[in-house]
Amino acid sequence: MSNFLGSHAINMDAKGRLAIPSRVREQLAQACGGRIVLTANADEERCLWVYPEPQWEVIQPQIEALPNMNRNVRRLQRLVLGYATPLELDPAGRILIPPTLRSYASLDKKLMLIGQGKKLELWSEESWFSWLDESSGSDDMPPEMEALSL
Amino acid sequence: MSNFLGSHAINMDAKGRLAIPSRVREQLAQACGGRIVLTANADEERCLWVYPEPQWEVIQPQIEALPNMNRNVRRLQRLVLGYATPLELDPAGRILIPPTLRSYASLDKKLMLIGQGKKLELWSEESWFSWLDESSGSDDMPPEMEALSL
DNA sequence: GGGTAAAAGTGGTTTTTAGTGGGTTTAAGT
DNA sequence: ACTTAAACCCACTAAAAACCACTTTTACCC
Repeated sequence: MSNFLGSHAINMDAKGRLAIPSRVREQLAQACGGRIVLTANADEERCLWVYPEPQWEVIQPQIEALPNMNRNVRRLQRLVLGYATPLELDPAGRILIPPTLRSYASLDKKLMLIGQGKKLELWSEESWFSWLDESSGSDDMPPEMEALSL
Repeated sequence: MSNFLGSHAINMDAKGRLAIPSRVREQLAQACGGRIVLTANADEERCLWVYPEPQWEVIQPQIEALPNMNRNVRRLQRLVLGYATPLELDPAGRILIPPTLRSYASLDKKLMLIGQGKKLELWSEESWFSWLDESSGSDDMPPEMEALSL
């Protein structure tokens, strides 16, 4: 089972191609032979999610099966299913980001790739840093988090 | 179980390499064979955490398992998992700090390494001293702390 | 207390590998 | 059939990893 960690600053070239860092490339090769699914993030942050294909096949049915009379559920479904795109790494270890996803997450040249355990997140550098600055807001947290001792 | 104590002033060279003090190096060698995980601190102080790998394997699942519909949980996950990087000491007992972590904690030449029991903290000297000056904030604390007799 | 030896810290050089940028062909859509 | 974009291929550049040599400090012994 894949375990993505760590952050990488990476550049998208003029064609919308993105070189996956070699460390991550190795993990992807072994988790899914380079076959991934790229989709939109469901919460308000406007980044992309990168799932190894086998992991995507676990979460897709879960999202489809949700009772969707609720607005938030419909939003989740429309975003996560509606933007999902299967991709493969090219021989040079790069992926081509589809234009709709590029604009959904406002991706320009400078990007950040963030490991989140079973998936990766892809941010524009600008939104990543502005999120870092502003997100230390309220202090309500679930009891599981209050109890942590790190 | 490792027990890091004490503080060291250390220098990072132009390549971002950091010589671990020999005292600490010995502790790391026996705790984890020199295999560590370096990551971002979760609260607003912008220092780095240094975990011996076995200790990291205890806390990573705890963080991943948190219910993440809450903003603060997502922040914790994105920072602590998202910046986590496994590293090994080179033959000269140095580690290379990845650029994203260097900039997260504003590390320049002069650094402070602070023992915190099961982990170490790595600060830029400047932020360490400014934190020392300004950090005596409010007086709300959890009951466990109120009950202490030191 | 001074000298010596060993270890620790520092810096630079070389080699390899990863990242970048085009250019060309093929396919797809208009 | 023409235009545009995506896939493929190859060459070049830059950065990271490994290697090695030197300086400084510390500890130990004379």
